[in-house]
Amino acid sequence: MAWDTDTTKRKLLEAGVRQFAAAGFAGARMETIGADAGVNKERIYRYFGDKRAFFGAVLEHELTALLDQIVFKGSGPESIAGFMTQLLDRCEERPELSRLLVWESLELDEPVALESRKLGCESKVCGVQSALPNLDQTKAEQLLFSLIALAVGWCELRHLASSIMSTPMSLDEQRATIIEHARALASTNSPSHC
Amino acid sequence: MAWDTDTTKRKLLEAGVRQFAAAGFAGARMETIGADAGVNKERIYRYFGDKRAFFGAVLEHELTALLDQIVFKGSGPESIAGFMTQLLDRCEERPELSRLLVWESLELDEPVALESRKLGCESKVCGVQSALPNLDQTKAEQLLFSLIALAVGWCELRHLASSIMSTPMSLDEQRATIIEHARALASTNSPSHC
DNA sequence: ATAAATTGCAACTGTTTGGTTGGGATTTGC
DNA sequence: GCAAATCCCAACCAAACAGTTGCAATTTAT
Repeated sequence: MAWDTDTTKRKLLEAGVRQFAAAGFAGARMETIGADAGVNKERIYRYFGDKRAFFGAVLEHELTALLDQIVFKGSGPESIAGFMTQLLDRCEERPELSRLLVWESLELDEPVALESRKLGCESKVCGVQSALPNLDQTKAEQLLFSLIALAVGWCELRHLASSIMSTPMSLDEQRATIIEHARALASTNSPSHC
Repeated sequence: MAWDTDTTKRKLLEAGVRQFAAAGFAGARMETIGADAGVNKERIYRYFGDKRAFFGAVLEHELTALLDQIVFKGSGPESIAGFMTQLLDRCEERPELSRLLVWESLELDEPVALESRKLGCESKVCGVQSALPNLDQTKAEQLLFSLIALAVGWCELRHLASSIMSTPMSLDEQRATIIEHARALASTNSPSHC
């Protein structure tokens, strides 16, 4: 059977996403990543360098595309609510994403692929501004950050949630709440706000 | 010189806070914790059990007191803003706290000291309710969680912040923004909301 | 006073880990 | 069609790691 090095690399990156998301950089095991990918771990070193470089490759591969599929539709606070809805969709279909985002800030000294991500974020900031035109760029950036922090927090601070909630929430209740809070953040600075 | 086992234990717990906050459970080294405390690591095993048990002891020691010093004053959205101000104060004077909170959710299967923390959180939920009396308990819990998620997110998602912000923010600007957003979350459900 | 128990440490152990190597299978360049 | 390069893996290595032990110093109980 022919070699398929691209598939091998892709399988390793996918296994890396799973393992690093689950255990973080320090907790993940190169052996396990190889096994998860169905490939010998030596391949990782040949293709990506050492553990740290591979971690960076995995993060870059995932995080640069985090916001790309999200578009702002309509205008006003409802547009922000729509953004949050899409963001939560992405967190549900790919739960590794938000975990990787947290691991990155906790375990790395420097952000990964800063410049390309800045570009992607910049376009989302514009989206926020076109939804709420009376926000200046700084305010729009701050709002975008709070929105993502809210989504990531609700997804990843699970033990804090169990300490606070007297009753476990269903996924749908969670979504509704987060979207409602996103609307609240947007409303304060919207033109229709009294 | 006389033995001072209580001081030894306290030094170990303090070193544990520093090291676990910095590196997480998987990343922290028992040797390093001992050295940080100025004590042989064997003391950890004698006093606290194995690494996991020590991690639990450290988390319990820190996290149970997280919200205890915070009190709700006044009423309405301003009371919520005051809560956030105190929360940010605590995050600044003890930056390890919010990191430990995140590590806990990422690295532990079960929350630490769940029952005692539930008690502390319950009283904060009451605080939220007395500030915003038209919230039922569930809504108050959700608001409290979003507030903490916001604070923790702004403190710990630092690489996300550098991707979004075109210009680095000063600590004071950050505080003002977060408190403003807290007010926004509170205002939507306040009686004075139009 | 002195035996029992506790504190603290340096040195040690068995295992796990990141990373490498040697060699056989497969493809590519000429 | 064959030599060089590439792909892949099992086995290997040295360093790092969690956890232990033996022993001397100190305290406590009687």
